[in-house]
Amino acid sequence: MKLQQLRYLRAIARHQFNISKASQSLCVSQSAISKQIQLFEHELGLELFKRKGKQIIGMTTVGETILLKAEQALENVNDIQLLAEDKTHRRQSLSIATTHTQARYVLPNIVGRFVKQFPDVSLHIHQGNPIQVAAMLEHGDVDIAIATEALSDASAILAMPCYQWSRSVIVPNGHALSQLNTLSIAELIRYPIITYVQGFTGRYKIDEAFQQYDINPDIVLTAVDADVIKTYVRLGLGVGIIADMAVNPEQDKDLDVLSAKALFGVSTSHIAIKKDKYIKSYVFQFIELFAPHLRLSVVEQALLLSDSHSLSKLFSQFSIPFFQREGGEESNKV
Amino acid sequence: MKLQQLRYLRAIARHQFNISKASQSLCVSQSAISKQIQLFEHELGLELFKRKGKQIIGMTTVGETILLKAEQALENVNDIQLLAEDKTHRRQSLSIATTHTQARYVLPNIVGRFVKQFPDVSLHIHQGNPIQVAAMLEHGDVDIAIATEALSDASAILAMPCYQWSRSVIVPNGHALSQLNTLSIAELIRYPIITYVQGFTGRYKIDEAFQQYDINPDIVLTAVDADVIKTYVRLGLGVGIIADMAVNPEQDKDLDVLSAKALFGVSTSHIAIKKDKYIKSYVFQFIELFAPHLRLSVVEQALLLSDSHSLSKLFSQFSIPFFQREGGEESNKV
DNA sequence: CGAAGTTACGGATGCCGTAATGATG
DNA sequence: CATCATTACGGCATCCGTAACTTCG
Repeated sequence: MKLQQLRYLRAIARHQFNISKASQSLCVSQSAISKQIQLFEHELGLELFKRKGKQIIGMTTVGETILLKAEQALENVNDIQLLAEDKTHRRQSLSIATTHTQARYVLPNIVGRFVKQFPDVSLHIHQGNPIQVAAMLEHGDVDIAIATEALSDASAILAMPCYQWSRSVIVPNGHALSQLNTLSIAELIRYPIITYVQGFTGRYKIDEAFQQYDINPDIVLTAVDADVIKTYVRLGLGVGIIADMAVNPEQDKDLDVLSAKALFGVSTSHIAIKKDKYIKSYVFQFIELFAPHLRLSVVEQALLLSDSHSLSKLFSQFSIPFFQREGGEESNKV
Repeated sequence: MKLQQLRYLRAIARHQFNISKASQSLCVSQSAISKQIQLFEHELGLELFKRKGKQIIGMTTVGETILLKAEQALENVNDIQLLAEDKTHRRQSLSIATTHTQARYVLPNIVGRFVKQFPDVSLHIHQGNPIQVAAMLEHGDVDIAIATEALSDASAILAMPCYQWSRSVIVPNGHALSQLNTLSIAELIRYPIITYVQGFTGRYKIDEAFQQYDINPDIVLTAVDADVIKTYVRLGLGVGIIADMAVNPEQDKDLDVLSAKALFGVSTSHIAIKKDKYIKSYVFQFIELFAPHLRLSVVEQALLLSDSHSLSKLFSQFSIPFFQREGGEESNKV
């Protein structure tokens, strides 16, 4: 049995049982994988894959079990490499999986400070929807995941609250809504609404608020991207509901910004790591930079706790800070 | 990185950092190991072993961490092989680590029934002192460990109670002690005592009983082996205290056997498996054969529990049976 | 000087890639 | 006929063993 064979097995499973795709992802020929899998199956004396002629259509039950063990073994092996790279300071890299909102409005400031502090660490930001972000973390493809939506209920993932935020309603300057003393749901729904796509940036909180009053708002347009929302608000297509973080006082002078905290409540964004993966030293540094209350000692404590109950107890000791923009110029750098 | 390199690393650590010993245990040349370790260290870019000139005298701290990960990886790999062998019914083997008392007096009957039921499974009984038995199980060298003493407090080990037993005092026929109505500690210590070596076969229970009365018995001889004890009792050197299981009514007709249950209480023997190791199907069968109350479903339940509290709660549902000899002829077969 | 580890070299094995061949829809 | 898996073959890397060398107690 070779580690390569385990890697090939995993790659095939991760590419819809398509050897060609798997071979491309590993930069080897199809034949190499095909042959090694055959050798592996022969050595074990059993079939790992269900075949229909020459086509692979799935895994056998033993195959599934063996895949699980193989993934664990590869994870341990990967940990050894990460550990060595961390200790020797070679090939230092930090991979972050996150959603658009974080990448565009929250991370720039943090990332700017991080690269100044760790100039030798190469940074990789993988953007995706919340489900993809969670998957990237679970697969061990990234060191850190940052998102507002549930990152994962898997016990192998540790998600920690890093900041709270609320929403703002944005309208063109001088819009009727700007004249009101207090914004209400009743007033809001008199206009077409532009906001996030479902599943993104706490959209469900907005839906909940409307449902509570049994109101069916006229949502004319949705986007994953606050910039897109702003653009259509500027065109007068409707009023926008976006996350606080996405409001840029300097660039958005042509828009009136009304806090909608009272209407939609607050959301909490989380930063998550994979518990059983080796955690590089500067991952802890990044976390502390991002959320100062998540000091090394706190994260280490959290890593030892397994049940969600004692975890939330741990974090309830801290007041999770609200998001706040730090210096307009800084935030657009990098 | 190669699996071999991890195996070599582990072997060196398990042989007091002696490459020559490690190479012998793996049936390869010293140079093979020496070179692979060097290549591995070079690939990682750090030293795994502390050296003094050419002598290896220990591991570095990173080395320790990497060894841990390597052992986990190898365990997963080993599981894959075990699983395949189990499913394909090739190279079926069951390794049991146990102490002398179990191997000599308890196991023969069980083993006899097991080999009848699984004629294709080759059986290996590794005998050792309780500490060695626990180590063999923790290293994954054996599938099952059976002993009375604490097998391990490690959470990776699941120890289950299988039967209870008490002690008997043995004396030559017609000895003064046989004439008594009830045996007491006070009567007992009037004679020299022959019993087990410390750390074996519940010896500590005997010591406890004497200490309770603040008595210093005259223990003239200790052995790991009840047969040895019997021999010296026959020679008239003293009275013997041995485990119930070791009494053979047929062969021991020249000895009078007096129950000492009231004096020394009862002990419970345990059967243990390594939780995260792959458990072959016939391991479950063996366990049930050995302790009928430990049915497959019970063991599976126990495997899911992590804390000792809920475990003891689970087992408190069953009345752990007392040991009883089953057919004198049977027990000496095999 | 003996025990233990490292270095040197030759042989065998094994892994991969290219290219041809065989299935499948 | 296009896609995908398997088979065939040659080149290159690598892993091992024997044996000589080095270092420490």
